[in-house]
Order: sequence, then C-alpha cells, then structure tokens
Amino acid sequence: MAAVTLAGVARHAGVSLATASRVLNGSDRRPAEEIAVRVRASALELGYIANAQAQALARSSTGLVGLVVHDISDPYFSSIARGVQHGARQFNRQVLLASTDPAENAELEAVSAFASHRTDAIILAGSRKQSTGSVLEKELQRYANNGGRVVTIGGGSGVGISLPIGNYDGALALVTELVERGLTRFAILSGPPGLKTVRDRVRGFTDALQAAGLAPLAVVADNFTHDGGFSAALACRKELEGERACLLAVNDVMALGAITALRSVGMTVPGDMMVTGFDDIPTLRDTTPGLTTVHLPLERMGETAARLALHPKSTEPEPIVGKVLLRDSTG
Amino acid sequence: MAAVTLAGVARHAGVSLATASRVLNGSDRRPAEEIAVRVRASALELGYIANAQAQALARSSTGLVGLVVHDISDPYFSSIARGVQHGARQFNRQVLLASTDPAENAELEAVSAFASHRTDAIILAGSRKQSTGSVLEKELQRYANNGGRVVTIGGGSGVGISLPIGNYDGALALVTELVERGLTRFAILSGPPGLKTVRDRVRGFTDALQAAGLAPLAVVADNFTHDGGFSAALACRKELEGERACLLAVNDVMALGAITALRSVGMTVPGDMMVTGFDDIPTLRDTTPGLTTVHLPLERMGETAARLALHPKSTEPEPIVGKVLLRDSTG
DNA sequence: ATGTGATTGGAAAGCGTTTTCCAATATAGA
DNA sequence: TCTATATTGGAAAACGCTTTCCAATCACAT
Repeated sequence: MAAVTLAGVARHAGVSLATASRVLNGSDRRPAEEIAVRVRASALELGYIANAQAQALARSSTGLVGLVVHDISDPYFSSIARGVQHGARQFNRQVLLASTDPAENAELEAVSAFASHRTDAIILAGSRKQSTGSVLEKELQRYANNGGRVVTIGGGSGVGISLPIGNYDGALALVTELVERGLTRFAILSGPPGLKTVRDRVRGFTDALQAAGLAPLAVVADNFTHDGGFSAALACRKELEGERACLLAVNDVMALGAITALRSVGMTVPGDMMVTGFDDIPTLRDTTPGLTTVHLPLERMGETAARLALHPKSTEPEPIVGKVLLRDSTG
Repeated sequence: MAAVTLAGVARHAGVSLATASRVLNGSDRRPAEEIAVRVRASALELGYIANAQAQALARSSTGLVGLVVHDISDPYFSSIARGVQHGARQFNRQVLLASTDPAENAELEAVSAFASHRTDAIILAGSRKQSTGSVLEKELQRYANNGGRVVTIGGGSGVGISLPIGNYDGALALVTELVERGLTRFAILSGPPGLKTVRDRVRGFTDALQAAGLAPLAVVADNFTHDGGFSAALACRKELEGERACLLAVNDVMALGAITALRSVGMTVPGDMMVTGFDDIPTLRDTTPGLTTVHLPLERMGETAARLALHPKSTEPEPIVGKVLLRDSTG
C-alpha cells in the first residue's frame, strides 16, 4: 500500500498537479475557493500526507535543524535541548539530534550527516576542542558557505553566530563572593582543557583568586562528567591532605560527583569540605546540601539559539550572564 | 555558492552520473578500480556531500528514525533518548526528536511531522492516553500501513511492536518487599490516569497491598512531574494527618518532588515519612537519602527500541523486568 | 574466426514535489 | 463591441539522486 501522492489527490479531484500543490501546500497563488474545497476534500479522503523529502528537494529547504550535544542524558544538555525544541517548534522546524558521546570524531560525523541532510541550520552545544583550522571547522565552514546557518552555544566554533555565555564573568563573580565571605582555601576541579568552556571558567576562578592575593591549592583536571568529578575530588583530597577547602568544580555534574566521592570516604559537605558547581541544572532541586553554583538559563539559551539559527535576520545576541547562587554547600 | 552535486562530480571525473553514483554511494555494482579512484578524487576535490533528501526520494528510505518523548529534560526520557541515539547510530540512522511537552495534541503533530518526513520508524516513549480508535492511533496505523515501523516503549499504542516493561510486576515486587519488612501504612502518589504506565504501576501497588490484606490509606493523583509529586505529597500529608506512612510514588521524579515537599514543611525522610519511586533515574546517584525504587535499564531500553525499529526481522522482544532497590528512603 | 556469457559504462526513466511559463478565460474600460 | 489587463488552471521543467535497461566490450572455450 504505497503512500498517497499529490498526483493521486489531483487526479481524484480532477485538477492538475500544480493546482493541487497550490491548494494544499502554501503558495502565493490561491486557486478559486470552489476548486480548493474539492482538492482539500480529496486529500482528506485519501489521507494524503505531503512528502517532506520531495518538498525539500523542490524548495531547497528541509525544515530541519540539527542539534549537536555531547550527551543528551546530561541535564545540562537535555535542558538546552528542550529549549531548542521549543524554539524550533515556533518556526515549524523539526529537530535532528546527535548525541556524540564517547566516539572521538562523532561530532564531525554528526555535522557531516546534518550537512548531508541539508538541515537549514546546525546548533552546536558544548564547545569542542576548537583548534582553528580543524577538520570540524572546515566542515562547518563549507556548510555555512552552502547557505547553512551555524550557531554555537558558548564557545566560538569560529563559524557562524555564537551565543556568548558569561563563563568567565560568572566564575569570577562566584569566587569573588566566596572570598568576600571569608573563604581563603580553594582548589579547582577542572575538565578537559580542550573545551573552551572549561578554560574560560578556570580562568575566571584563578583571576578572582589572584585579585584577592590568593592562589588555588590544587588544580585537578578530569572528565567533564559525574565520574570525572568523583575521581577528581578524591585526587584533590589527597593533595590537600584532607584539610578543609572549597572545591571549585567547573560544572554542576562534576560537583555532584565530587560530593558523592567525599561522602564515600566519610567526609561531609560543607563540614569537612565545601563544593561549588556551575550551570544550576534542574537536578539541584533535589540534592542536599543545596549546591552553590552559577545559574544559567539553560532552556532559554536553547530557545535563543534556535531563534538565532532560524530567524532570517538575527544578529549577534546579548551575552548570557550567569547569576551566583550561594547555597548550603559552602556553609 | 551552490552545493556540489553528483552531476558536477561526474562531469569533473569524466564519467556518467550512474557511474559516479555507483562509486560514491554504495551499490551492488562496483565500477573498475581505476575509474573509482578518479571519481573519489573528484568528489574529494570538489567537496561533494550527497544530498540525503534526494537520496531518500530516489531510494524511498530516509535514514531517519523519529523519537517522541514527553519532556526531553526529564532524566527518564533523556536516558532513553541516549539509548535510542546509540542504537540508531549502529544502523547509520539519524534521530529526529520531538519533545511534546505541554501542548495537548503535540504528540499527534509530532507523529504527523514524522510521517511527512517519511522516517523509517517512529519510537514512542512514555505511553500516552491510548483510547483505542483515537486520532493518534489512526495516524500511527496509517503510517504503519505505508511501511513505517512503530515501536512503543512500555505501553501499547495498539500499533506496531511494543517493548513491554514490567511495570506491574515491578510495582508488585516493590510493595511486597516493603510489606515483608514490616511496613503496613501506605499511600499512593499517582499520575494522570490516562497513562498506561501509571495504571499498571498503581495496579501493582494495590494488588500487592490487597494480597497482604492491606489497602492504601490515600491515593492522590497529580502530574507525572516533579511539581506533581510536590503537590501530591502535600495533599497526601493532609489526608494522612501527618502520620507516618510510606508514599508510593509512581515514578522517581514525583518521588523526588515529594521529598522536597516534605522537607519544605519540616518533615524528614524516612523519619517522618517514607517515600519510594520507580525507574531508578541517574539523578538518584546524588540525592540523599537514597531513594528506594525499581530499577529499569533505561538506556538499554532505548537501544532495544531502536534495534526493534530498525532491524528488518525483529520480533516481539523479551519484556524488561524491573529490579527492586531498597535504599534509605524507606529506612 | 566464432559464438557465449559475463562484465562494464551510460542513457534515461523515475522518486514527489514546486514553480515558471503559457494559454485561456474573465473583467474592466472605452 | 473591442481591446487591454487581470486572473486562473495546467503543462512541463526543474530539484539531485538511484536504478533499470541497453549496448558495448572483454575473456574464453570452441
């Protein structure tokens, strides 16, 4: 049972292909109402559904927007994805998702696949190692040259529009506030140095410390994940020889991993060690103690990215500013 | 700067369209190596990227699989999505995501959009109100009739393959274990009765209670979300007049909402009230007290669903069985 | 040489739309 | 009544590929 085609509808309604197309799938020309009614009736009766592939080919616009994230099960990314989805719906676009997970060149593969599917736009969430002149950048550039729009959330891919995130400022403000509250002993739980986000935040931490005449007692880098935070915290604890300090994690999931790690060795937060995060992921509603962090409007970021990607005349947007939230994990 | 087409590559390599196609985009016929090399070189030099839309049209297969979830930022769904993504990659498919969120008929819209895009398969996660003969079911049926595959995770849509989840058995086992441990006072935090998942789990709870000669002290229904759990817990507390009992939430996010609610009125868990969940979402790693729940292999479920959807000869699968995890939230 | 069968590259017919022309008809103005 | 001008429906040419034929070439045994 082959799908009903436009030709079938046209035949059934006794009109031409052109007329049927004009009636059913928006056009600037509106056939006479009498005919339109007949065509619509036929379409309904036969259960016609336009073939988006064929339309894409003819119109050279697919109605698709590609979203690249590292791990869709990470609350940071799934919140952004939700926003992107919302934004896309407002423009009548469907979201093509790529969760690039562990595979090293998965990100490149995803971009290639999106380019192949001729998505109208590509949104990159979570800045990747961005060696200028990288294969990824070349691919994105080619995509952009062919008319595709590129939006990068928080971290220039070097191509297209970038939605700037106040990573540096947020990190700076966080540590500044903590110092004002009298904390002096800090250690940094960092992530892969290849990520721009990581570099920006770490720089914010250290600059704030420096401004206060302080320096981190330790800097440990690990994966940008829960497990990364877990092992980084343990390593850090060794370096600090168990002495109380404030662990500045470079994002919330790492911070949560760190807290779990500290608990697993019998330490309490904030009693024996303090911890901070970054992002304010929704998960934090349910964790105790409340995690001190920098709030980012994740969902709105996704929606904004979608708008930037899909709105014809969108310009460089206002930067997203983070808001420091002091909670119990820092006493 | 228009995109490079296959015709362009063929011309540049001095071969026909047919030959170029055979060399570049898999075919059962392999042109002579000498020619193949020339074509590949041209493709590389010109930066050719096949137009997936055109291929889809010609092959009548899009390489797309549609995933419908209620809320991609809910850890339950994002874990499943991760699995689907993995599974899809193994079959070289891209994932089209629809997070249907608040809009009432968004689910139907999503299915229509997927049908229009001629996705090779549609995966429905999170059973929706499934009035047999509903518009949604009709739409799915039509999709299936046109050769699309439909997989429903945990809750028959009445169309296509269903991946059965041991909701009833898991709920039954959970309560049975709790009763064995001496608990006698229970209340149920239920979700929208339209959801099959909800009905199955609640039935499991009540059947287990009945078997032990018990009955729930209260049954409160609310949204299937964190907020739903929050307000349901408060309502429940009223009905119980603050007396200690075990709140059986119908899923983890509701349970977490419930715990937050209880805390907000100064009650402790499990001291003043006990709480259980269902699903074992990854979030639970970081919450205290540990939530007693029924573990489901969410990511694997997604992967299995993808396999079922994409593997040519897949049959009704083994049901997924839940595993009871007793943790601190029940003492 | 000759016939047989396998192998190869290419021409052309789709796939299901949109959209540009064109011709035909209707409308208005004189 | 007749031309000038809109308005309308339809034929056909794209869009970028795959795939079915077809004809040409080749190897090989006769």
